[in-house]
Amino acid sequence: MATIAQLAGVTQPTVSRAFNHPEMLQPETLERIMQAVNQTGYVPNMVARSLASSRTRLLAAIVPMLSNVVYSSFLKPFTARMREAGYQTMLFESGFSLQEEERLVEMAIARRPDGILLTGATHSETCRRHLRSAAIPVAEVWDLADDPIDLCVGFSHDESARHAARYLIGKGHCRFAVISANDERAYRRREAFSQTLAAAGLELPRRVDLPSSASIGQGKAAFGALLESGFDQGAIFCSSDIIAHGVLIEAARRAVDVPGRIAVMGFGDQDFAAEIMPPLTSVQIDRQRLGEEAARLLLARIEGREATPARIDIGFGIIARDTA
Amino acid sequence: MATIAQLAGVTQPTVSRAFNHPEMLQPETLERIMQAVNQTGYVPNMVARSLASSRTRLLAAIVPMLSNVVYSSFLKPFTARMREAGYQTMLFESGFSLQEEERLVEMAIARRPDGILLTGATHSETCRRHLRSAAIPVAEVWDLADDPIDLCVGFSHDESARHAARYLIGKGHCRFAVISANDERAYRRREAFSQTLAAAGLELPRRVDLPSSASIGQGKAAFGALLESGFDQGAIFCSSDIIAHGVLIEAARRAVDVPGRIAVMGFGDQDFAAEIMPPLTSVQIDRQRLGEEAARLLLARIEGREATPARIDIGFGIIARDTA
DNA sequence: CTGAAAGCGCTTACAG
DNA sequence: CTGAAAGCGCTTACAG
Repeated sequence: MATIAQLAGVTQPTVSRAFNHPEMLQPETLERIMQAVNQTGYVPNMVARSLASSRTRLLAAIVPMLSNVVYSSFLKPFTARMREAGYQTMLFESGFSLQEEERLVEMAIARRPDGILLTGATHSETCRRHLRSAAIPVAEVWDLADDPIDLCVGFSHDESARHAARYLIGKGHCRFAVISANDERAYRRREAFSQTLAAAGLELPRRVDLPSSASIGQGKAAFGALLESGFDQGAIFCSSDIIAHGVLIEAARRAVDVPGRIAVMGFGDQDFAAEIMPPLTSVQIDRQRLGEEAARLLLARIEGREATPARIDIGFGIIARDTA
Repeated sequence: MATIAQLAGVTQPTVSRAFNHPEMLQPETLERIMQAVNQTGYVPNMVARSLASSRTRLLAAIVPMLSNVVYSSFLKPFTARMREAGYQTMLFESGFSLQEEERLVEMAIARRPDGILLTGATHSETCRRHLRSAAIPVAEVWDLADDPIDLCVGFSHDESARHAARYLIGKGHCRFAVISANDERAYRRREAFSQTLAAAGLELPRRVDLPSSASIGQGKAAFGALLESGFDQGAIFCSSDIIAHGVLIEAARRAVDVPGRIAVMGFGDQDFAAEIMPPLTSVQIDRQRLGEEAARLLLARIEGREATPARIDIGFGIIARDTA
């Protein structure tokens, strides 16, 4: 910036103004400065700018898994909105671990982001404390916190599972199974699903817990295990579309009639759910809207405007297709 | 840091040393400082640290699409390695646009990352100029640059397509089609594929160009269009496994025998390729290794060690399964 | 409209 | 082993 100043025959603060408050400068001064900038290919140093202004125009977003479309699809509209507003988003992956999340939050805070997006409403106590003492705007998404740290945009996992249970009961099923990936929210859905069955006087569902995050292979294996344990008729509620996809592939291989003998329901309504054969019935979340609302609220908070409502329930839907 | 210094009864530079060179301090001084840090929950300011040391411990990685597993799966080992070494990676998505990449590189440079990872070997002239004048270590991955900016870890797209063509010719096919997503590297593979057919005295392949990035729906539609245009027998080389998956679903729906009448080959060998029915034959790239090598080279360059070889060909393999 | 001055929160030689 | 001083590259009141 000092070099540019010399080239343009002004002082360094004037160059700074050319970038941040061009309207303050005389047109010809601005012109000379811009010429020097183009000539040298100078790019302002955001590190220095951040330190001086105590605004980094940086955001941190932490999701369980970057490669899972369920998360990346709300991140996409979120980062897009934020970028339009001049903010860059740092992406982090917690691998469904609260401990890892805690470490990432600490690393993120060290960079002094202007805002933080967190997936889920469950965080370690240390994490919450760090966040509070850093006094950075926070948006929790993909769940509905009872006691939000700050902003919150999500849906009720319990409620979605209850709806799924009622939907499947309504289809006349009386035997059920739940296949869950290793994810706290999936477990909560399983519990709510079970309670709804119990309330209807039905048998509790068979449970298959997957050791890690979901894959087609795990879905196949889980379905195989269910069949072999005698579950040869009923409805299976899967904690993700990927798992459901595996179930469907294995069912086809074993010539099990879907939905005649076995009904299958996914979760997330990913793109492929509508495309595979048979098309998968699934719980749909408006991830686009989730990302947009989170961006809107966080931006309002960051820029000192009113962020209302501070807690948004975006709901869910059950997309009935051929498998249940 | 000044607060911590007061609490511990030392000067601020001593607190700085406690973080960066603890071995320089007297154990009891260190102890007092650490107590103050824990008491207050103080997290050092990386912005100030970066400015003062002119090292940000920040990396920028630009990929075409974050939600595409093909890219996120080399990003994962890359970011993991880098994190172990104390570097955080900022992730950006260029949407297969060189213009967008150019803008992202400029934004990235403003943050003064210690290194940059770029997907592909094709970049705008402005982008290359920016990178050169910023003098930041750069790793280009997922392709083999003839004229690398700096470091390079990838494979030959041309060579992979030639192998695919020879493989399919070897299976006795004499009619071919290529379905390509809107991606420069996919087009290059298509050209190399065509040339190999021509060299073997075979008819050029039918071409189906998809308007955007790949989806199952697009694969289905492309296969429908091929059939209707009279392509009812032969081998189809798809530019991604996703597209191939769509082709397989549509083929099953139309009761087209695979691989008897139509052989299908994917690209990328994603997880689901082995799991779907029939299992998909595909071109496999060792993305894990790609990410690791990129991290290794970039780290060496950043830390002033020798980064050799500066250009690594990780090759590819053809995974023969049931569809071709 | 532009300049001179102070300051953002650290690191890093340089003394002692 | 620790302190005093300068500096990293900007922004932002404050003057003029």
